[in-house]
Amino acid sequence: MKFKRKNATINHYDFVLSQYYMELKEAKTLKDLAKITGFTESTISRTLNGIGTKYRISKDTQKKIIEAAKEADFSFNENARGLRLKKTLTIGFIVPDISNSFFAKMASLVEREARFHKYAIFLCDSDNSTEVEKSSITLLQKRKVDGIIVCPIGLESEHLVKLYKETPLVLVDRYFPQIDIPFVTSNDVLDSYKVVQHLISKGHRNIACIQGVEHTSQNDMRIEGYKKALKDNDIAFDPKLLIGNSFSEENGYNAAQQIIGMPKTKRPTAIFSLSSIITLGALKSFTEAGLKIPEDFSIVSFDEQEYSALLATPLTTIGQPKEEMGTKAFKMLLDQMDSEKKKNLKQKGVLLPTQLNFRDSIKAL
Amino acid sequence: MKFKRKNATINHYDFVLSQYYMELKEAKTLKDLAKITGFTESTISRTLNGIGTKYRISKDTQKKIIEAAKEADFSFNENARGLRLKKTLTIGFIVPDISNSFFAKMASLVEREARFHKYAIFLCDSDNSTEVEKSSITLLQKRKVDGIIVCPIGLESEHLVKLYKETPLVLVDRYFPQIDIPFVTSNDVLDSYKVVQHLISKGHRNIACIQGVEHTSQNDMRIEGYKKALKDNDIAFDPKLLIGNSFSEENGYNAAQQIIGMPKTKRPTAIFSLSSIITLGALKSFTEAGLKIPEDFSIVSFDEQEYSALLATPLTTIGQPKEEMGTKAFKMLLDQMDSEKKKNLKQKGVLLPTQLNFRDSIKAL
DNA sequence: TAATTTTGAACAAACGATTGTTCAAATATA
DNA sequence: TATATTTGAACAATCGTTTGTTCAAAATTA
Repeated sequence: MKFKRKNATINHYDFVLSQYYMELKEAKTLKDLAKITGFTESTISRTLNGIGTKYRISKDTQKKIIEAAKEADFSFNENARGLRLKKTLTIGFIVPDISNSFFAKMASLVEREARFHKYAIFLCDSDNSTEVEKSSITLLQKRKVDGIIVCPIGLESEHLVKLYKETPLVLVDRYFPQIDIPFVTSNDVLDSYKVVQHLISKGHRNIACIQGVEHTSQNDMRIEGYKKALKDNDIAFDPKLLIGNSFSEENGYNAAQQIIGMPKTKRPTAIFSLSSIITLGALKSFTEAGLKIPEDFSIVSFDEQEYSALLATPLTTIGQPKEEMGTKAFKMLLDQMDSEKKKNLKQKGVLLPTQLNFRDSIKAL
Repeated sequence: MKFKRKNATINHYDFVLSQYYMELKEAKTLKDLAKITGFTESTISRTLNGIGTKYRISKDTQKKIIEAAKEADFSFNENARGLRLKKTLTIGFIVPDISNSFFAKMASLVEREARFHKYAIFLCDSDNSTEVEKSSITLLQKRKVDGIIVCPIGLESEHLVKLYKETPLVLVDRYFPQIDIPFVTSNDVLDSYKVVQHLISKGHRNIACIQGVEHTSQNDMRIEGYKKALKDNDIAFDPKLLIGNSFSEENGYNAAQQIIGMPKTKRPTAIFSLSSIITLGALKSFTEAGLKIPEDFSIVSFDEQEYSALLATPLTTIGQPKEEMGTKAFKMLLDQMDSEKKKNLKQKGVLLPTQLNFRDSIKAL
C-alpha cells in the first residue's frame, strides 16, 4: 500500500514504521486524514460516503482511503455534517413524565424505531408543564432536529400549531380534535363505554369516575364513553360523581378519600378510574381505610400494567397499545421527514383500538 | 430606532412599513440578521452572547441588535455553535431498557438535572445487548456529546474503559469493581444481608434466590449479602437454590416453575428475588399454580415499586434510591465535564444506601 | 493644528464536513 | 504527431457560529 504525501511516496513498510502510522491513530477529522494520506478532503469524503466511483475516484485510491479510515477508527462528526446537509438525523421526543411507565413504554418503542432508522433521539421531560413543553420545543429547534414527537400536556395548542408549520410533528396520546396536526392515540371511547356498560350489567347504577386533566382529549374520550353508557341505560349523569383533576397518584388518593366520605346512601358502588396512576392512589386510600375491592367498591381502571393481574384484587383494566403507538408515531414522523413523500402528504390522526381485560375487581350486586 | 443598511439609514417608521420588517420575521441566522440590521455577524454574535460591552459595542448598537433579534424570534443554531466551540451541551444516557421503570425513574432525574443545567440529552436503549451498547456509544461519540452516563449491561468493560479515556463518563447501577471508572449505585450488600437474616429469624432455613445476570456487580452484591447471612447462621449455601440468569419476567416465571417442581421436602420455604421484574414473573407463576404468598412461599424482592404495597400480598422489598442515583450521576458527570475541575479530579464510585420495607409477604414458620 | 489615544465595528480565519466545478495528466482518436 | 476525450483528484465555496485582529473615525491631548 502506498500513500502519497506532497511530492513523496512511501511504501507500506516504511509507512507502518513511520510517524505517519502514529498520526493515523490520532486522526479525528477529514482534514487529518487528508494530511496523512495525501488525498484531499473531498476525495476522502466521497469515498467514505460510497459515492467515490460516481465521482471517478479510482479503485486503488478508494481502497487506500478506506483502509486508512479503518486504521484511524475514523467516524464523521455528525454535527458538522448536519450543519452542511441541513439534516441532523435526530428527532425530539417530549413526554410529560418519563418515569410514568405509560410514557416509558412508548419511549422504548420510539427509541427502537429511531435506532433502526439511524436516528438519534433527544429525550425531553416536560414535567407536566406547558411552559417546560414550550421550552423543550425551543431547545429541540435550536438543535435542528428533523422532527418532533410530542405527548402534549394537552391544554394549550398554539405553540404546537406554530411548530407544525416549521417542523415535522406527530402528537401522541393526547391531541386536539379541532386542530390539523397528525396524531396517534387510542380510541378510548369504545372500551370506556363497554366497561361501564359491564358495570351496569352487574347491577351498578351509582358509578363514580375519577378523572385526569379536564378537557384533554383522552379524558374527554373516556368520559364520553362513560356518559354514553349511563345514558343508554337511563342513568342520569351526576356531576358530583365526576371527581378529580389530574393524572396523578395524589389525585387518585384524594378522590378516593372524597368518595369514602360520602354518605353511605349516596356512595357509589363502583369506580371508573381514568389512569393506572390514579388507581394506585385510590387503592392506597382504600387500603388505609381498611376497605376491600370488590367487596366495598368495584373498580375498573384505564391502563393495563404488568402488575394489574397481581394486585390484591386483580384489576379489570382497559389497556392501550403503548408500544404500537410509539412505533406508529415514529413511522408517521418518518413519512413527514421523508422529503419525497412530504410534498403531497396529507396525514390524519390515527386511533388505535384498546383492549379490555376483565378481572376480579368487579362485584355483581 | 434606526438601522444602518449599506450607505443608507431609515427610521423606525419606514422600517416597520418596509420590506425589512418582513425580512426580519424570516431571519434565521446571524447572517440574515446582519444583512437586515447592517451590522456584522461578529457584532451581533457578541451582543447576543452578552459580551458586547467587553468588545466595546455601543449601548445603542446593542439595543438595536437585541430588539431586532427579539423581533425575529432569533435563536442560535446549536449545531454550528457546538462545532465552533467544541462543546455541544449535550450528554448521552444509555440504559438497558427504558420501559423498565427502574431505568425510567433514573432517566427522569437525569433529564431533570440535565435540563436544569441547559444540557440536552440523547436517550439510547441498549436493549440489554452489549453490541447495541457499543453502537450507542459510537453514535454518541459521532454526535460529540460532552459526556455519557451508562447503565452498563455489565458483562464487558473494555469498550467502556476505552470510552472513558476520551469522554467524561459515569456508570450507574452496575459497575466494574476492578476498573477505575466513576460510578454511582446502591450498596446492596447490607440490606440483602438484613433481609435474609430476617427470613432466617422467622424460621426459614431453606431460602432460594432467583438471580439476574451472573457476575454483574449488582447481582454479586446481592448474593454476597445472601451468602453472608446464611453463613452467619450456619446454613450451608446450596447452589441448587441459586436459580436464574437474567433480570427478566420470563426468568422469574421459569425459576418459580422450577421451585414449584421441587420435591416438597427439599422445596424452599422462602424466596429472595433480585429484582421487581423477576418477582412479577414469579408471582405470575405462583398465581397460575394456585399458590399463595406467604402461605406457600415467603418472598422478599429487590426494588420497591409504587405497587409493592398493593399487591395481593404486600411485598417486603429492598428499595434503591433510583432518583438520587440519577441526580448524583449527572452531577458527577458535570464535574468531569467542567474543564476547570477536570484537571486534578479524582472521582471514585459512590454507593448509596438502600431502604428496607417490611410487609406481609413473610410468614413466620 | 498636529499627534495620540480611544471607540466602535468590520474583517477574516476557523470548526468539520459536502459538493459543483476546474484542471492537469493519461489515454484514445484522427 | 496533433487533437480530442476520458480519468482522477484538487480547488473553493458553503453551512452558522465564534473570536483574534485590524482599522477608520471620533475624541482627546499636546
